[in-house]
Amino acid sequence: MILDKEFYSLETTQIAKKLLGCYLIHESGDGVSVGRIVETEAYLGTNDPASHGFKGVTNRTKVMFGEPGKAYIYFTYGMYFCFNVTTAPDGVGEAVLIRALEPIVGIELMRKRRGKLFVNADTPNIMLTNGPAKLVIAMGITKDMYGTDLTQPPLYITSSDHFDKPIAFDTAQTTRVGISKAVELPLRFFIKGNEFVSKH
DNA sequence: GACCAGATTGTCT
DNA sequence: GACAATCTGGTCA
Repeated sequence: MILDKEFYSLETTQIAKKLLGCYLIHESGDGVSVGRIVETEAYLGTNDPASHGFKGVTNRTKVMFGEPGKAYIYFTYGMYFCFNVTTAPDGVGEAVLIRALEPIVGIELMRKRRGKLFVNADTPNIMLTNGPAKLVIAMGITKDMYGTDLTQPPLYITSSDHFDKPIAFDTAQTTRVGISKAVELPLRFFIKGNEFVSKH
């Protein structure tokens, strides 16, 4: 089942938590790729200076302030993109960063997209999607998808029972990674013990 | 294994 | 003009 408007209207930290175990699916011209979400971070509107939405609407963050359930893709460090799901109603700028996936379908396609490093067959699949910029490349997500509706193909997220019975797991909650402000807020969620989580 | 520098450019002040 | 929700490849041990 594709996650719908109702799901994305939950509170942002709840969405971050509930996205664990769900599937991110991209049906591209190259083929279908699917990853199970194993790590997320919530970015809030107010009281969270680490969030891009904290300072209000800009050209870059405007999609965060629109309808929930859209793709917020941003460019960073001069060469990478990260993928977020927008949350919160119109006028409130919040989102959930997808930090890591477990590759499920289209692994060869993902290896091809990741390029040079994976030409070597010895490079393990564990490095394919265990970080926010890595999964964007592996899934074939591009900046053109900024603002895309995530409740329908080609890019969408399904519930954890979409393919089979949901896997059982414990959720861990820690502080977020790679930020310099509001470092103490415990808004990072991941599947405890999952080897595709970015940092242990 | 731990630590560190370099890459490279959009965005905001 | 400073900085960034990162990754990779190097050095040193």
